Amino acid sequence: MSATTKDVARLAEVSMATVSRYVNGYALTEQNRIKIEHAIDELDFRINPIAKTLRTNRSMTVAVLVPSLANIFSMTIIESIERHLDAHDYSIIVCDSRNEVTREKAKLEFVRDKYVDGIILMPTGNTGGHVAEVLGESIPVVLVDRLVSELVADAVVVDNTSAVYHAVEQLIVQGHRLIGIIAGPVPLYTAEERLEGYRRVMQDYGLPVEDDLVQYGDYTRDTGCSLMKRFMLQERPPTAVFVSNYEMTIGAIERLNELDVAVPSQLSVIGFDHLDLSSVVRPRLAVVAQPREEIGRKAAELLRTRMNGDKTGFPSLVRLKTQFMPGASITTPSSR
Amino acid sequence: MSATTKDVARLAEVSMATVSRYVNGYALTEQNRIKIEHAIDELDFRINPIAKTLRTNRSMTVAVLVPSLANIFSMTIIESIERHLDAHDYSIIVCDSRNEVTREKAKLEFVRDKYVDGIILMPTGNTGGHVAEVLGESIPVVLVDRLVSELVADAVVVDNTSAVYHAVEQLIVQGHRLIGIIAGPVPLYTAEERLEGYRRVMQDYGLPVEDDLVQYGDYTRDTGCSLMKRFMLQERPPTAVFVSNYEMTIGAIERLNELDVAVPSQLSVIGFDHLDLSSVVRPRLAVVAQPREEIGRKAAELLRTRMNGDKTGFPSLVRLKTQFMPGASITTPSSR
DNA sequence: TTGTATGCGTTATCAG
DNA sequence: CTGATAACGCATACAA
Repeated sequence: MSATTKDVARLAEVSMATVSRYVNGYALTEQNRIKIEHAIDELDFRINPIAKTLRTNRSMTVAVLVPSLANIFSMTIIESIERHLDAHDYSIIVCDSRNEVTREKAKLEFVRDKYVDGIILMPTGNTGGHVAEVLGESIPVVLVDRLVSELVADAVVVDNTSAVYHAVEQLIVQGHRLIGIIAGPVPLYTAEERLEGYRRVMQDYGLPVEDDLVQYGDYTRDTGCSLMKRFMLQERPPTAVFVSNYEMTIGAIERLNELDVAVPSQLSVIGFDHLDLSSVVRPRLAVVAQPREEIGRKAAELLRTRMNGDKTGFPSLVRLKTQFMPGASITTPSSR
Repeated sequence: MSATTKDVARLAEVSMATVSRYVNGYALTEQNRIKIEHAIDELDFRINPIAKTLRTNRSMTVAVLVPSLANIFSMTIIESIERHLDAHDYSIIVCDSRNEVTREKAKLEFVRDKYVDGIILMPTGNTGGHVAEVLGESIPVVLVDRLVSELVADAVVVDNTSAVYHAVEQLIVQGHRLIGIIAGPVPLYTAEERLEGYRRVMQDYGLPVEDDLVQYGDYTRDTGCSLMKRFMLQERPPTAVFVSNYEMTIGAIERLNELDVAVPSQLSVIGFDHLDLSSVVRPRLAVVAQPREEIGRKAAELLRTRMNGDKTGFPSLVRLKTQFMPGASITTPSSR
């Protein structure tokens, strides 16, 4: 089909080894260089990456493994990773673990067998024993978004706790005392951290956290929907609610619309992550915004240093700052 | 590092060829089968896909190439493709052409050199000469979302024209006569088809399409924003607007919120594609919904038949039906 | 600097 | 049904 090293060698009247050296940037005589360049041009020769990988155990590709593809948070990060790595001649292969640890493990085996040079993993569970089990020490891994137990690895996460602390604090200083949270599926890392931020700020301001005020969802739109409804049906509903991820924010807003709850006069709301959304919702939704591009970039950079053999400061934990984006979905609580 | 066929052969006291036959499902004596199974288990042997690919020219992977990753439309389709293909033991490698034909071509070369068995391509431009140029007849390609000139290939698209026809028809029967459209970047395939639907229904109902009523955007949020503003600033603004893709719909809504335009009393609006959005916007936005899962599934199925060597009906064009989702963003025009 | 020869892990061919 | 061996395309140790 396509021309091989041997073909080029024959046409250029040199050995395969010389062609290989040319391709890999070693020095050779002007004369040979020219002959080889001509032959390569003539035959439209391109190196066969599969053969090269088999021989060298390197593939110049990295795998990105996420719990779900159809998710704007994952995808923005993936795009950012791709952009950065592409600039350094790495290609990426994207995998979806569909929120199943079993599948995550299978995908890890798959990419390991494909000789990927590195892996960026957004873990699906809160444990990571299987990662080391599959990979050993052979392939560098960088975690994004969440940390997991039973695995020491480099990671890039955000300041979930303080993000939520400051967001909820906005509500408190406006005078809210009954502040609800639609929390995530504890003990998931981000869920736990975000809930912790809520608990801390409530405690610091001397506000009691009754059980009613903490509703546990599973980061899906459906639970955002149903839990917001549950809040509104309480005999004494909160005057403000913080929702701790994007999908649940969508569900919560949807339900508020259906129930004709007036935001913010009847209920103040803060959502999580995703700016598109906040400008489309009326009134503009206040949200905690995550630095998605930066997460991807930092993860890619960190992985690249590891792939270059630089183990400085391992395991390094990069914690990025979120940003609170004010909106008209917050006001002082209505006097009751 | 990891055990090879040779290791298994040695431990099982058979030849490498026999091990290979076992792995590939050929018949062999019960005795050998058992010995090999034991050895494989003992050594934790897994086939090396790279070596296998080099030898067989097949990789059991397909490439999915899209103009942009961070885009919920692309991603849902990709997820659907992955799901379907994964069930048939194919893996997918996802690539991003970043809306550049040059990059699209480079990525095609990349995956071709990786011996992918098939490609699902959402083209970035409206021409596809480079595709055949890169791939020749060697690798089956299925187009999704758009058709391109200079390339005969299987494709899965939606009924853009009739989708828009019926959507705009809803506005007409409600009594609107001044109906604007925020169109896409003609001559892009979907942009052209959608605009055509608008033109036809206007014509069929005897409504004049003045230049003012057709604004051309480039499928980005920004143009949705600015073009909606332009509509509202016209001395005689339309009483209804159809927006022809998701990103521009976001921008349009955003601007309407800023301008405090009352929907639907002051302006009726129909958006495109994306159900999350419609339920979050208030009042609920009427939209044209695309069958994203089905697009992915059909594309995967079609590609699979081609990869199995079945060329029946080539090139086959699958055209899927969109669905009009009613919403409260439409009403009769205010009398003026 | 260059060429020769070997091996990466697999499958295919061809005798047996 | 099984075994020995060549070949896929490339990189590298070694000798020249």
